[in-house]
Amino acid sequence: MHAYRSHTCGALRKEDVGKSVRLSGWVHRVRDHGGLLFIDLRDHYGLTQIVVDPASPAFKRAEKVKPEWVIRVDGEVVARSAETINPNLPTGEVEVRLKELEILSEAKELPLPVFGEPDYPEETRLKYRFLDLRRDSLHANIMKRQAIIWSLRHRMREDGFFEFQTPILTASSPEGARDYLVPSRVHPGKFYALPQAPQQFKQLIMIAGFDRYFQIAPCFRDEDARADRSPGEFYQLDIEMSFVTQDDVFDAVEPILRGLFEEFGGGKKVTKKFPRIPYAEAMRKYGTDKPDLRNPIEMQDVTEHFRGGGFKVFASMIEMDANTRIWAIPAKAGGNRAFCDRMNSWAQGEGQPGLGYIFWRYPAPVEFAKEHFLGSDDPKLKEFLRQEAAEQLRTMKEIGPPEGAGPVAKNLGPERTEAIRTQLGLSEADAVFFVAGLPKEMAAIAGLARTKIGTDLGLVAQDRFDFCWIVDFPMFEWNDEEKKIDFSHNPFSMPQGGFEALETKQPEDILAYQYDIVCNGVELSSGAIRNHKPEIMEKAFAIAGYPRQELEARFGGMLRALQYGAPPHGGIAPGIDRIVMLLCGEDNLRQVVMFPMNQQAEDLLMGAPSEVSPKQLKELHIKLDPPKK
RNA sequence: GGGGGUGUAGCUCAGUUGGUUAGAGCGUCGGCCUGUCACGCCGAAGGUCGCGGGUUCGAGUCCCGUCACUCCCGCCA
Repeated sequence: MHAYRSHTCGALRKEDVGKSVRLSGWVHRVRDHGGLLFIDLRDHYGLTQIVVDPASPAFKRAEKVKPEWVIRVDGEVVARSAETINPNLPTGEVEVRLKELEILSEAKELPLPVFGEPDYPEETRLKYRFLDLRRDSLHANIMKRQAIIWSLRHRMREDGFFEFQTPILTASSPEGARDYLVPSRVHPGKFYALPQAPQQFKQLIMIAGFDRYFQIAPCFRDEDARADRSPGEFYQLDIEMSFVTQDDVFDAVEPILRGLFEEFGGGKKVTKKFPRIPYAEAMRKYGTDKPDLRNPIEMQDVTEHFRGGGFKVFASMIEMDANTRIWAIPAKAGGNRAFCDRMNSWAQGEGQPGLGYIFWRYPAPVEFAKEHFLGSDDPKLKEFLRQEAAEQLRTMKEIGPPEGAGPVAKNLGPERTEAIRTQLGLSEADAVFFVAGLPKEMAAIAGLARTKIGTDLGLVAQDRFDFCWIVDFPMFEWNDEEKKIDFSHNPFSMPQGGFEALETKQPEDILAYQYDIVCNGVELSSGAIRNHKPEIMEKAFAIAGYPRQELEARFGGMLRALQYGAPPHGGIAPGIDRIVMLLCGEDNLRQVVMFPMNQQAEDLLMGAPSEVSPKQLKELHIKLDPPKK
């Protein structure tokens, strides 16, 4: 017999009854009945119940074992009696009657339990990550992660992509994040940078003629963390293709992501054909360039209804600046004062003066009946009032539309209020909220309000993965801090209209073949058709205020490559960690990364970052000058 | 770099208006228990109330500072 096991802890079934088996694993849980002892033995594959009879020669040793000790057991597989079968375990129809037990490894008292899913402090969990990873949920997440990555590799290969490795020690790339630097021993005073993404390398791979590339690529950025953004390092499914248009990239990526989400999404519906939403439209309708399309709310422009109207705050804003817009956020079933007031104070908490609203209801008698119907405990009275309310409701519907209520409606007057209601298609018990100002400045709060309204009213569907492409990002934007035109995204993107557009259009009107893919409000990825013509690139950089010398200095290698026959090419790079997070239903990256760092970019298990020896520093020609505390 | 929240037993948390010896559940340890699978019952140990200072006859509680964790903004595809 094998030294440690004949079966795994997840293997035994009714068919194995009568076999002599050997299992090894961790003591998951012990239930000591004095005269009878149960040990749940766990390994990667599952859980098997070991029963120990006092008659067993190993009983004395079995009594000593504690959670997370590693043991080897020999015993006989026996069927459980009908009333002791555990239907929650795949091995629940059998158990192993202990004959011999060897303690392979003892465990100290645990700093956090492996059994169950208790709420433990992040710091403890990270310091003892190896214990945390034994826990069911985390173990399952990590296994799902590897299955997802395996599936992605398989799908990419099937679709004719080749996986190539790109350097980790390289030069700074133009993504715009802070670089992680690695000092060079051989070149005193010089540094490598860890890649923020293999952006230039994958373009060079295309120029080198390899046609279709992918890589599960590590990316390094020295920026502060968020719940959905690891500090330091993360992985992308990096993709690049030659001789393609934007549509070709979409056609290649869409089925891969759709298939992946169908495979791992637990039966949730996945968008069949990803809609393409221009950036400007997304901002207008959703107030963000990463809209959660599970939320059905779409904003509308209602500026005209307020122009010269009785609601003076908005009317004068429109008069003072022609670019002012009033956006309406319809809220189905949000038509009561309590909800509207809550939204208003929420907005104030977000630093807004408030959130204007109108809600619609039928006149007083119906409201009176409804309130009492809802509040009454007496079933007879309830029934009477229900009928009464229904009757009045019928009458009112014949009489006309519901009345708008709230301060905005009062000042705006019934006609304009009704026009807004009609435009938005709202009815009794609905509400609308207003955000006013310059689109650029108000988009953020409008987007937040849309999300909050959708969530609070339970309008956001939970059983779907809703994908979309956001397309037509602007090539340039006004950088207010530096008072200059700057690239709004990747400077290597191809401007729509090419060289001619750069010459003739206002920089802020130029769009790029630059796109994002968004799922359930999570930005999974950006991509672009690249600028493969040096003269267009030079022109684009000139517009952003970078002279030729600087372009030469920063991206010389890239520029040189473009001058020797570069194919039109483009690609995308979906974030692996975020994909896994969505598919695991987690809202924190630490639940889907094997060994994550904490928010301060520290690895509490390995103790990174750490000080280094004077010898190491000397070799690297580095003198430290840390800030005084 | 900035803002919010949290900090009491190993863990989750309670702790009244500032007032006697700071509590509960889980976990740990000991005892009892032959069908449990979140076993049950009895008992015990376990506390610098994050840290420092202040107000007060008296501070877990009030004030100031500081640190840690966490979420967010800046930043970052």
